[in-house]
Amino acid sequence: MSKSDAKNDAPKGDEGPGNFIRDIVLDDLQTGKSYGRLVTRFPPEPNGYLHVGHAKAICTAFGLAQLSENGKCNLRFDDTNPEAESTEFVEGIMRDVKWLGFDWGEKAYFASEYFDQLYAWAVKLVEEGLAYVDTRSEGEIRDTRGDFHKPGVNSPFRDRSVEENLALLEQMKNGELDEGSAVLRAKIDMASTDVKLRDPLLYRIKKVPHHRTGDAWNIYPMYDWAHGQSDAIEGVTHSTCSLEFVNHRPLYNWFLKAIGIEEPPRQIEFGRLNLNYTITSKRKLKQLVEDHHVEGWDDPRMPTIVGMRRRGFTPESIRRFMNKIGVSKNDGVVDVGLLEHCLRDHLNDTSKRVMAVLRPLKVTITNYPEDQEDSFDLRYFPPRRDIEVLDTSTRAVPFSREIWVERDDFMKEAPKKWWRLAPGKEVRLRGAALITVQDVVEENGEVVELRCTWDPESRGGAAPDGRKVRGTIHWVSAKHAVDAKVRLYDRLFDHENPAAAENFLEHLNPASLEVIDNAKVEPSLANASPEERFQFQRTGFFVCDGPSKEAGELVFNRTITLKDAWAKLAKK
RNA sequence: UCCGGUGUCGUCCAACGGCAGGACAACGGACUUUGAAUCCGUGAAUCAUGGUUCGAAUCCAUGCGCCGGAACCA
Repeated sequence: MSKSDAKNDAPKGDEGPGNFIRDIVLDDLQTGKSYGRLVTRFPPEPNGYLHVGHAKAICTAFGLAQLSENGKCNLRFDDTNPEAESTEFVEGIMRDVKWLGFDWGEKAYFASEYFDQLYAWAVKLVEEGLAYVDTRSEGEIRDTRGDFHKPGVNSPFRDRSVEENLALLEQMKNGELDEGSAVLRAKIDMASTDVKLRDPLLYRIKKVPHHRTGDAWNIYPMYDWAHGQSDAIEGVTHSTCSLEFVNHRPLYNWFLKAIGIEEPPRQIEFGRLNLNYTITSKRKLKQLVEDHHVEGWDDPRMPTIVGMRRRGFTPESIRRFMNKIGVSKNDGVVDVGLLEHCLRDHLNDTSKRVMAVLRPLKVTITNYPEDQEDSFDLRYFPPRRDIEVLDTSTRAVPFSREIWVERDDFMKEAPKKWWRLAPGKEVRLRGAALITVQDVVEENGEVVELRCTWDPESRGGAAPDGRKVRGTIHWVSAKHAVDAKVRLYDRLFDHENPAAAENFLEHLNPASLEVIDNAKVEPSLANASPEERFQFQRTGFFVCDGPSKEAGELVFNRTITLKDAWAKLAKK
């Protein structure tokens, strides 16, 4: 885990897609507009789990910091609302950011560490007549804010004396006032066309313990009052956030100016990540978990970082994806197919090839002696023309008279262009032998066994006379097979834009999970380690489920299928 | 209806007054002991209307569409 993890995963080949913030930063660096340093930050609120949308924010902020030799990106928890926040989430977020491959240096920052400074600045604003305590109810304040067409009305307390304001603020802080009875507001302009500038709130009373400051505070700063100042305290130069904060920028700048920050950070907004077939609303994700539509935050179907991790995603593939989609101010929807492409691409480069039969069908090789066994040393990685240094490691795969093959690889009546098992057809058992189907054994109309003969001259799978055998299938020796449970995952939603529906739950994909209890996998897989990734040849990429393995159970989660040209052909 | 943001292949991102290009997806072919990967190829877009200009995706004007904004949330 280090900075270098995330350094060399820019898209292969060309310069990659656009990133307007990178252009701004590069320009600022050259023209000296960033005060001779480069500091960014990722500022999550510790009130939930990180998801793929946050991954874009993380890659963006940490990626920008890498633009300069001395650049750095802080991890700062925006913990200004103790009600929903907890150290559990702090730890989870740290684990996720680290897993994604980013390093935030010696320490993580917390907005709560700046509460004293923030308070001192608030006192200063009051003293300068730029803030006042409003002692009306939440409803009254809201009702006098006006709307998009009507200006707001000044609070009757707007012109309290400095002394009175100071005294009231002190009382708020000391817990002498009830929740909801008073707030501190900036004195800006109740008639502004920008509603955000109509005397925004700085502090509200909340007599709630904070997960880091305990009972020290009875008032907590609002987002706008805390964020820019936290950036300033940390010397942040470029403060990136999503488009919904564009409206906050004037306020962000107003506060920094009001308290006299000399090297103010610059807020830059970009379009957040939207993915089709995916939900990234914290509220909805929470609902999925709480209503048990999934098995938890780390359910492999969840777009959370922990979920993706358990699904078998690699951090590299996620970073490459973020590098490919670019950064702009368009509020677009990226095709989840691109994410899947990046996943397959990286897994293809890094996963060991092994054999596993998901839906076993027995094959007996009638002319193979009962007491005989063979063992083939098969490579973990296929030869590739496009890779110079190839891993040539192998493992032994046992072979015997009875083997398991994939039920889907046999058809009683073969359609055109079917190259797999069918009565009378010859296929190759990958790395082992050529076999021909002689008899099909059925029980109650169900095929239960294939009786085949093999060509003893074809050991290893090569055709002795050079005859063309088009079909190659995977297999596992029955005698040596290891039982495993396999979970086949698919997209959680079967609708492009589940969030648009009246009720997004209607679009849950009923086939998002299929559990196979009796898969037959090759013996080498018994030693798979937690989170180890494989390609089950011809079926897809799988990951050894960590929690199950640690509990002594062998379970593989399907990360993603292989592309399937036959399925496409068959549809026509 | 007010303020702000944004409109380029199906999707994402380029082109910054000078031949609209890349990636994913799609389609066709080659190769193949994974119907994978790899390789080659094809189709596919400037929101609309007017203006400026030798020349406009780019500049100007008007219109239209989409997104965000009136939390004691972030």
